[in-house]
Amino acid sequence: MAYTSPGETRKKIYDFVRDRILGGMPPTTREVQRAFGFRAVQSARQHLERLVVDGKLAKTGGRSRSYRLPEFGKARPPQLIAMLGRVQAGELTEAMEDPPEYIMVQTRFDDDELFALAVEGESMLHAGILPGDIVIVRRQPTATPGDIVVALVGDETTVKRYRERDGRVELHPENEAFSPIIPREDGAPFSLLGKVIEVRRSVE
Amino acid sequence: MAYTSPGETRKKIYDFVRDRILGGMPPTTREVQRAFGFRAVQSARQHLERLVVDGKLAKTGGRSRSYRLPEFGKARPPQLIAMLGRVQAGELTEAMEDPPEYIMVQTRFDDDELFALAVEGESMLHAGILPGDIVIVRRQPTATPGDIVVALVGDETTVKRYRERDGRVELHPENEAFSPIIPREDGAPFSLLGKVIEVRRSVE
DNA sequence: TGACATAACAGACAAATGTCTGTTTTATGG
DNA sequence: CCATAAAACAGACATTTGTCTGTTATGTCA
Repeated sequence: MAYTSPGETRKKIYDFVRDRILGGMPPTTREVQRAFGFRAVQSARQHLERLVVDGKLAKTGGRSRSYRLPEFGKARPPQLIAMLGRVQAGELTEAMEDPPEYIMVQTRFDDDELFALAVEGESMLHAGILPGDIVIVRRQPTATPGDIVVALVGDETTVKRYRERDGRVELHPENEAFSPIIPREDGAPFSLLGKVIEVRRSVE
Repeated sequence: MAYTSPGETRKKIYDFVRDRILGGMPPTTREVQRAFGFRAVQSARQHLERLVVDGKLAKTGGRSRSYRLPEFGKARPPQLIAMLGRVQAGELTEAMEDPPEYIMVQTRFDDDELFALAVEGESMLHAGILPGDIVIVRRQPTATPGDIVVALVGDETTVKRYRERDGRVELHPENEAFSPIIPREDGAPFSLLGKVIEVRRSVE
């Protein structure tokens, strides 16, 4: 292979490895060798080890495909959680059956504590939650006043601000056009599904 | 190892492999074997191959660590893009130098077209963009009226709604308390950095 | 209880893979 | 031009890893 100026090939190797890692499949030493047309394994290995020394890459062990991105070591691993969009809530069973749709998140919670939901109404407009937004929800049976929660009222899921008044639960919208929901006053079956921990919006 | 009821161990193996894949390091057959205390490699392999047949996992090739999540084949691969939070914009150079902070996204754009920014003001309140929100931005020198854009006005980055009036660019806030910015009227250097394609908010 | 499908085990082999020692070639800066 | 560091090459070895063939044990269900 032609001799390149110092650091030039290494940058390309870094990009190659980085893309492969993000794609979910870190390359082996020899895959790097072949990808760059090296005639010796050591040529690839030299670059890779140098990248580790320079802190651009990390290596977890002496095993195959063990190069990682150093930021990933510190960061939380990505999680796939189920989107319960058109699923009429009430069951919320998402096992390993036919996967409807998944969304990738990074939280400090266990991934089976979480689910995602597409917001439908405009009742939380002033809280910066618009129709079509995706909310990431942590399942929990209780909430702290001020939390934004997802609740099942009747047979409909709703996103509201959780409040308490005289020891009773109240679900407040953040939009003057809507009225607070005071569970058990109208007898509709009510249950708290969880707390919103993240909001996402695509605006392409 | 104790004999478990059909499918029971397989579900656990699926979860194990799934988490490992999401963590960026799919397991080898023998790693699965050890993780579950199998005394034979074949025990692990049998489960893994079965998961592939069932469509729960995919395998890319006969090479090491080649189990993947089938959804990932169809889905866009995750991308790491740089957070330009406290970096006083103007340069926007993010090479492979010391990585500040990264955020994981999945878009249809190339990852070097993208960057992320922490929103600071309240000027886009009514567009559902609050202070502290993270906006994912695609670099582009022009915009279509109606787009939410990130622009460099003076030496400050700002998020606004892009408008045109009499052939001139206007940057509109979505909050009565703020006034539109009409570039070149006050002579402040102006440049369009890109278009907001996603908004994220953590509310833990 | 007995038949049957599944789970688990045993042992092995070829290829892939990480790693090593040493040599040759080339870019770079004074 | 020369000294030096870096890039690339050569060949090899011990493990790891995917894969295979065949056997034994256990859960499931009629």
